Amino acid sequence: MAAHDPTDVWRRPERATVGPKPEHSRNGIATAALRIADDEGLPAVSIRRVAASIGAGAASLYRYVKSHDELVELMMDTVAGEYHLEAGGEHPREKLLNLAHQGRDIMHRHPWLAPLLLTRPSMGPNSLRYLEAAVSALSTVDLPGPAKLQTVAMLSAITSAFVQNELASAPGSGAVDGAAAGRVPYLVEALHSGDYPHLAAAMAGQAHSGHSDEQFAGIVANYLAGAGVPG
Amino acid sequence: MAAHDPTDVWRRPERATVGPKPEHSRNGIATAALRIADDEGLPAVSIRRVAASIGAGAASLYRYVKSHDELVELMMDTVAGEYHLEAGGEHPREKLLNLAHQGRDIMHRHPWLAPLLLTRPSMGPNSLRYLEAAVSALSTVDLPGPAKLQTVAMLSAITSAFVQNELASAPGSGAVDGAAAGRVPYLVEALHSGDYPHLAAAMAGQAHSGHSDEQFAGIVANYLAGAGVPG
DNA sequence: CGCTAATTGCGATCACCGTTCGCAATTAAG
DNA sequence: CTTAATTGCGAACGGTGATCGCAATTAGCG
Repeated sequence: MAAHDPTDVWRRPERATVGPKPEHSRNGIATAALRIADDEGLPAVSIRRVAASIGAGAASLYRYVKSHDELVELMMDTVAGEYHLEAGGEHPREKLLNLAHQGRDIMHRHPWLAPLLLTRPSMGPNSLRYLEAAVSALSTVDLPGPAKLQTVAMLSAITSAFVQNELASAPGSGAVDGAAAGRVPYLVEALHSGDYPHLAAAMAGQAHSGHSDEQFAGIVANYLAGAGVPG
Repeated sequence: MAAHDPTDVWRRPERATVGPKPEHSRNGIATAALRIADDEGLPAVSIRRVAASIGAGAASLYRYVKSHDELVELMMDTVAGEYHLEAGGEHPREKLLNLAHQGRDIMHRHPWLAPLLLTRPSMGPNSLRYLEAAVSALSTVDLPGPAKLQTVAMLSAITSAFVQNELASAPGSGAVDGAAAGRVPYLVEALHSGDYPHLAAAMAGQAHSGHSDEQFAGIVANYLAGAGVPG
């Protein structure tokens, strides 16, 4: 197991110097897994499923990826490459807001992403590039280093959480929504019971009128302002 | 399948009117599952494991719970019962801040909770009671109903995300930390590569000096203020 | 009292999962 | 041309959620 020594995906060379040419690539596998996740949800991304989708045996995938978790890590970093990091505004707050909007778009394109981002931070090169850009946007701000990191982390967290809320109340393509789908009948019964008057009243107002763009911008801007990021 | 008709856990009567007395209870099962999750992490909470821990056969659990997801739902609502909803301050912001602090404590007691809260909202009676209390804290605030709900949702989301960050950088009892454990070597190498100067600089500052209590209070208070909650 | 009908506990089983092992086939280097 | 490393992968292992069918138990009713 010579070339596979590093426990780290990103330190491991993709191609060995000896032996037959690999018939697949890390990138191809990640792309295939990504398509499956986008179409059928993250649970559908099993080793066997991905392997079959690229015409490989199940065990063969382990030549490219050490574990299923590593596959997910690859997927996350691949998607992190969708950021356009050069773009941005003048003031720090504008730049971060821009990044947040991009993040929101990415999470909408890949509905499986938001939960993962909150659970396990990605550490691949693309993710690091994003992090660098975000921290770099704070270079003119007088804040201790760790505070900057915390700010960026909370920014991502807020974005993920907001998108999660959006996806939960969205019609959903039938793949990801299922969570609280069947529990609705109990909800209406509970609300009619009179035990939760304020809740019922709050829900009486019609569903949010679709201007969630401004809501998002407002929340993020507000957080950044409070965190001491000028804009 | 007469009494099991309702697809909803909370609408289903626990005890049937006919037949032998159940040897266990929904509550007992939830408690057992809870202990396992607290001790060994959520992945250890399998149907068989929980069944064995209460001296029951695996298939027997399905007499009390329709699926594994439902078990988790039970766990979440059980833990939601740990809130002290009567306590609270004068102003709306104080009340919500109080709830947020309680939520943070609960998530620290049950490290598996934070990720779940962000992924799937709980809908059990205890969770609804919490929601009612939170929305009720906003009764004097002039805000449309949906906006109040959104505020409360974001409050929970921010709390979960913050706790998640805390737990990630905590020593961890060995059960939940493992996420980005082995990926550290690549991180240091990447930082030394010079490709991420701002990131490296930001990480040079010593780790956050433990005053995360004020950090949390500050972030939440700031968000609430921005959301239009007087305090 | 005894019968009926519903419900419980659960062993066996299915399909699927991540992962490991061993081996034939392939290839670059010496 | 030999050698050593690497690839692809069928088969298997242990564990998962879930279903089925059956014996045992029990409340209500005639």
